[in-house]
Amino acid sequence: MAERKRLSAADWTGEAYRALAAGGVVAVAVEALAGRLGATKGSFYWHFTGRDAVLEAALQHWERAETEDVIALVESEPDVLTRLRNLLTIALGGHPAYRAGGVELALQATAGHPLVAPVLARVTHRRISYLADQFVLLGFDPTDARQRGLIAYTAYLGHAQLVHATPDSAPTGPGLQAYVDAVITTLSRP
Amino acid sequence: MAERKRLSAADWTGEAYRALAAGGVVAVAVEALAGRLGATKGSFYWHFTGRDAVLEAALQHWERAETEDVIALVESEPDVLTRLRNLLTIALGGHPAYRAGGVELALQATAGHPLVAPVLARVTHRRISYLADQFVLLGFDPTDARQRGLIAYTAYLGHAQLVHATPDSAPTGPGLQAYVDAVITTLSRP
DNA sequence: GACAGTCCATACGGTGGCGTACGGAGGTTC
DNA sequence: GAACCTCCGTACGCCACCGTATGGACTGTC
Repeated sequence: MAERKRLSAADWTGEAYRALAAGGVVAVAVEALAGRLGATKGSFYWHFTGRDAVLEAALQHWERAETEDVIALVESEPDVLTRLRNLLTIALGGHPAYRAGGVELALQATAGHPLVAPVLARVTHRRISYLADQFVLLGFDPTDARQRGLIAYTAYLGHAQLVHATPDSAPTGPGLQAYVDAVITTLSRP
Repeated sequence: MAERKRLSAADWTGEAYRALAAGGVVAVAVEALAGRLGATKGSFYWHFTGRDAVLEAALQHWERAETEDVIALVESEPDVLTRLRNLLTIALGGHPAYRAGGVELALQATAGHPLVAPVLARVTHRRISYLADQFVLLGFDPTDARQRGLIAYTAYLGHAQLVHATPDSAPTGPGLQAYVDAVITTLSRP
């Protein structure tokens, strides 16, 4: 962390991404990032034009890593129901790759920010659409499928919020799996 | 708003509360509040010892107004199922008194803040406990009741987040009532 | 080993928010 | 109406953060 090595733009973006998840937009501060990376602003302003640039890069990284990459990951599973179960299990924290929904929660306080709003809107629409597609594949008509996709997504958002704000209130381990099962069986029932 | 009248501590607390819901903890800035109230910092520092004081007051106001007051409101309804329906309808935005969950969402980015964390924990535990109590009254055993209370609460949180971040994605009007019905009938079914 | 290009530290000016000091306006009491 | 208390505006110092300017260290090339 304080290796005194040369830094790349990706290093700064990665640190900004962590700051974004931890403290939201306001935590993406140039000098704070420099301190964590063991560097100074001189390095930062060589790689980026300004604070907004690294903020935008971090937001784009989030959009790709926690939406498209996850969808691509679960798409390898052919069975729709199993795919949904895998998706929810990953999203709700079963996969230790990254904390469930840390970024979108940190973004809530600044949802109207000119750089945040469009990304948030794209991510939300994409996720709900993908969920609705799965329910269409399960045989529900488009309107019903969208309604069920919506409920599934709010269940994800709510659980993520609970985990983030008060971890001791949220179900873990077997309780979490039961939660996932309850959501899936409920939503796949006609 | 620019009436040039004398201000009370409650005026500052109310403005801080609105700022809290709109932009989170960072939005509770003394000079910003003063600007909205048509006053200056000189007034503020007569009523409060500092920024933390008004922030704490706003958090306490939220804790009371959006938890205990709402519980007291729905407690007048004797039938448990109707009471749950009323509660969810109010909580999900049917009641125009205040935006659904605006504050807790704005608090997410600073959930670890020393003044925020304890309030957030108390509110979460109180709400989940109350929901679980209702399911106990419906005849479920305590463990099952808590699980259902948890799901109901995550549905609330998720919906609130959706409304706040991307309003065009969330159900409104009849779609909202259908959403409430779906959640309640699902959770009250053995 | 000189040279050019890449990357970064230091130093500085500008801005915005916090908190304090102090004086004055407006109402109250006798 | 004079003293007094309540409330608030103005002015100031302080700190955190942004962005710029500039010189230098490091690396590869011939």
